[in-house]
Amino acid sequence: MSAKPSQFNKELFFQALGDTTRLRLLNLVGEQELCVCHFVEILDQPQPKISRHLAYLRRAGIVEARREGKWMHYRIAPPPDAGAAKLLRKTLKWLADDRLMQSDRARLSKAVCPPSSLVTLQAAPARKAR
Amino acid sequence: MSAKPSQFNKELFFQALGDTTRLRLLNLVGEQELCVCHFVEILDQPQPKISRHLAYLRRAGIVEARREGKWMHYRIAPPPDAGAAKLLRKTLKWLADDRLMQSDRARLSKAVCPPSSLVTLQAAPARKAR
DNA sequence: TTTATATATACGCCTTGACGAATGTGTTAG
DNA sequence: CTAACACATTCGTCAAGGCGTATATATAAA
Repeated sequence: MSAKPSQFNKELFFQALGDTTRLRLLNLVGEQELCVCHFVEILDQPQPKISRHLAYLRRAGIVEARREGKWMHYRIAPPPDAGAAKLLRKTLKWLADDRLMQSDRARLSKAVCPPSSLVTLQAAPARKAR
Repeated sequence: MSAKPSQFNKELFFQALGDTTRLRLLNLVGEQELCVCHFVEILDQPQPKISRHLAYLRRAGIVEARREGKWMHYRIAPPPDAGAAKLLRKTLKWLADDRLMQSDRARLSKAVCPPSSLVTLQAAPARKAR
């Protein structure tokens, strides 16, 4: 009734997945909301590069962002198209096979970054409400 | 034991899917082996363009080709990586939602092209054996 | 061997996008 | 207000890739 199947831009969707840096970002953000400083720390790459790729994913409608004070929190944006949503989930699972993605995740669990600690974030939705 | 999960190039895989023309080609070839003349007729686009995109898919390991006389037959090449294979199948199913892909398929069923008739191809594996 | 057919590749042009470096913007602290 | 911090954007450069056009290659037919 309301799936809007046809007008979803598949080309853009796959292009967004066609870059290793972006796949690494998605692998990390697949589990929880994260802020840019985490990506920078874990991928160990320059902040402008990270921000640019996050912006790309955002334009493609794959992630969305939320500001909290000085920090930008990114999370997966479930695509409006059911097939795309399914494929994205499958892709995230697929990434788990990859060594690089595994080590990124491992480093995420040990990450220490300014804002709310990840442990807290996982326990509660981090309702700081400014 | 023998899955070789990690060294599959996911970047290249998704890049290959990140183009509408290539998605249309995959949509058509997803069901049966087809020769270039079919793609040209159904997509109604210049032959060099079709050949270039088929070459791209070939380099990416997503299709493979077989020569039969003057004609080149293309078919899906099941990726060695299990996750990729699964994702490719899901993608092909996803394409079925799309209006354009549906009309391409419809035209395929009526296609008339020099080599073995499609009806024959669908009924039997087309064992012409040169 | 010549000719026609089916397909592939090369060329030049243009757009997209990836990168590092520098700079801009928004927010909080002092 | 000013400074510091977190992040976004811009700029110049470069490579990848898409396109149409022209041409090369392979096979079959004459």
